[in-house]
Amino acid sequence: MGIAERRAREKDALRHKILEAAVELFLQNGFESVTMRGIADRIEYSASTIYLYFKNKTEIVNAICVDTFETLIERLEEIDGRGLAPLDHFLAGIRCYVAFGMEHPYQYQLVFGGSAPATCSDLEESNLLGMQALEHLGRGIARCQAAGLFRPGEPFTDAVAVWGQLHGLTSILINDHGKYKMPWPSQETLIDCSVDLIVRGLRA
Amino acid sequence: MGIAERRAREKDALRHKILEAAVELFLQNGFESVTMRGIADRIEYSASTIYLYFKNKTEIVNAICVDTFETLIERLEEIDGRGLAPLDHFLAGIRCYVAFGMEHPYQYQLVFGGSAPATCSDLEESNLLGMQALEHLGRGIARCQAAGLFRPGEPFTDAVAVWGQLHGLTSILINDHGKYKMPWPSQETLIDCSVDLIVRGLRA
Amino acid sequence: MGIAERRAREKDALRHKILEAAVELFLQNGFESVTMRGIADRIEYSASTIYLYFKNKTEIVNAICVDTFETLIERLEEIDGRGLAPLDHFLAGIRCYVAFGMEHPYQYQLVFGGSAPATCSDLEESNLLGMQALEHLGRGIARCQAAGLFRPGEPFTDAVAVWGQLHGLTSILINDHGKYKMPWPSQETLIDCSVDLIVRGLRA
Amino acid sequence: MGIAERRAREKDALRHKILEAAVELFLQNGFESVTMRGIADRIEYSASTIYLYFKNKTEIVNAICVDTFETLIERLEEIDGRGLAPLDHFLAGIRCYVAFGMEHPYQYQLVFGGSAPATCSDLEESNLLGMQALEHLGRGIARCQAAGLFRPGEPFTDAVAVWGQLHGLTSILINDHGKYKMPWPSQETLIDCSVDLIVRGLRA
DNA sequence: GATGAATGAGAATTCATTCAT
DNA sequence: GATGAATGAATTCTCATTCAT
Repeated sequence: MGIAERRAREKDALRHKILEAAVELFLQNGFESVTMRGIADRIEYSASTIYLYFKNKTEIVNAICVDTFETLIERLEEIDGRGLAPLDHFLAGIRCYVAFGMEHPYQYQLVFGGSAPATCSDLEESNLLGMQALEHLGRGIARCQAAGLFRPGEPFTDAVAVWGQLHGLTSILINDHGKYKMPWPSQETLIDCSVDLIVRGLRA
Repeated sequence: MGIAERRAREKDALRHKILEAAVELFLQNGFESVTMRGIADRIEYSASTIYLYFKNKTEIVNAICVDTFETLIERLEEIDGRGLAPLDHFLAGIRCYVAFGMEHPYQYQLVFGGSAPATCSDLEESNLLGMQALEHLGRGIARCQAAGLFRPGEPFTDAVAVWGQLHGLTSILINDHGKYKMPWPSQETLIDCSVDLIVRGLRA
Repeated sequence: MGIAERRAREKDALRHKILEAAVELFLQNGFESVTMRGIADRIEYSASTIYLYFKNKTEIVNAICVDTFETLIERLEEIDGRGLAPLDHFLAGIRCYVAFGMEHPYQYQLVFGGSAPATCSDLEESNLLGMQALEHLGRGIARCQAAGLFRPGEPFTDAVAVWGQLHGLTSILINDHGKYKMPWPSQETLIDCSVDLIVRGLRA
Repeated sequence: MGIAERRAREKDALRHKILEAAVELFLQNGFESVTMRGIADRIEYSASTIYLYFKNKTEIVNAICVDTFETLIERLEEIDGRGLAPLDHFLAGIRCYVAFGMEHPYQYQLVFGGSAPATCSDLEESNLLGMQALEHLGRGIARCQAAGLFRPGEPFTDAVAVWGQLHGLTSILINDHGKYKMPWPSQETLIDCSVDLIVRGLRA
């Protein structure tokens, strides 16, 4: 039993190493550089070994996204459980979303940035998870509307619009356009300013 | 001279045909399907011919982006020339930006969406053009602030934040997440709602 | 002893299961689909287990053929034991041969059809068994000659010629060229006609 | 013009070299050893070059068979043109068929021997050509029947039966079972004996 | 006795790019 | 100026086989 357990743990560990390696490759050189051999080299296993853990390159990409988005959903649910007041709850949610995007830029772009090539687009499952996050946003807005804090309106439309704003912000933060030698605002300044604009926009 | 001129014109024409073909391939099947052979087939020239006009695949990608963003700058300058009132001028600018993104989704994503592979990322030049658009936005905001229409603040930071919002909106519109069986707002509804949120957010 | 015997029986049983699984794979999808993994899956053992019973893929292929051809020899000997008149004995033999080919088309082709790849061609042993069948044929012809039923001649040469005729017939039956939209004769018609031609050809 | 012609000739020459190399590989080591790289090595070109001449491995296999069977048809038609008497015509045809099989054993087995794996079986076209040869045989038999030389009967059924006999003979000759240390008849003896048996079988 | 994990060799195929003509 | 021919490097994926447990 101990043996079986250890084996299962080891197997899981390698699975994770593969996914991590894939993510790192993406971050370093973009999607194209995520090759089976590249991953294999990085984890110092043979390329064939990867096929014992994932049927496909597609399956790897998919697993990365699903794994990650499940984390996002969990975090948002954790926020739900804190019993916050409507506005605080809304704010916590959007900050969580942005933070998540910054922590997982590869997965984020893969699912929402449209950078996944057609051949690897079994992304429906992870996209659905992303949609759950969006619904979470909608519920938060509805609560604030009910509390008279936000202007009335169709909450889902607002949610999509706000999601767009967050998405844009996240993209900017990820791509760090500061590298283009502009007097770029710091990440914190930018986040604070954006969140402020979003809330002011929605306010009653 | 007449001959030389005609030659130069012809040369330029083919250059443009190459770029157009590449863009069409982008639009049809995503970045991966843009191959030298594919472009060549489309314009009914040989693949080698393309190398007489562009040193690299990278150079083609670059040229596409630069060409397109020059168009954006031109349009924004055309708006400048209309002599609009500050708020109208600002609104015209952001709507122009979003429309541009929707018209040129691939160039847009290539430059701003982070979907350009490492091998094709001499994108600095086009990125700088994108920054010009951003500065244009900053000037528009500053004018509205000066007119007392927008809340005071560092206009460039606001510009970046708004740019993010526009960027997110554009990405959503481009990727058309409506396909995921949600009661998705129409493009018009979403644009109107987003523009409204942006202006309310900035308002004095 | 009882235990050892049971073990031996079990070991033999698995050996047979492996061979059967391999044959079934042959029959389903042709030679290429016979992979160690495929066999393993079919018998619900691990691939490594097969190596406890056979050194090689080659050995499996070989064993299949030897096993099968031993069956052919047995059947021919059974016919010998029936005490038939010379001509009936000859006829029973050739019909048995054709029936055998149709029952075991892949083993047949593997050994006689030249479809065995170089890597799996330790087929000498099974080929020798095939030769035994041929000798059987020669003896049958000799008997008919001795009885004045067949024209005189070197019986072994005749045997090879007849064997060729049977082989061709069998190949046609196996490959079922009827699929090529011709008004193809039925299997029975074809067999009867061929046997008739063979006997008429040999007749005194 | 001279240049274009020479180029065309050179192109054709390489195409033929590719096909020849493929045939030689088959003959040496069986179908499995016919790999793109194997062919490439043999002709001392790069593997990619082959793809300039053939889209697929399948296309190569197909081309080999079609090319060869066209030759068979041509030869049979040449025999038709000789104005031979019915029996001589029939005999010339079957000897031509056997000779052809011996000259092109690879193609022969590929099309009629069932040794082509499922993945390379766009062989319909060449099979149809094979069927033309069969029809030729049928017409020859019908002529001999009409001349009262052969026993009456459905000529196409006889043709298939005879084709089977020829096919078996050819296979034996190709595979040269003499290697199995038997007192094997010489090729000539075997052919003569078989042709004799065939004719005696059909005779009125 | 049985097996899961791992691998190396090798398969087909694609593509950007070069160069002689 | 244009191109056909050629290629090397890379990619995904499969499979027989080994070995520690």
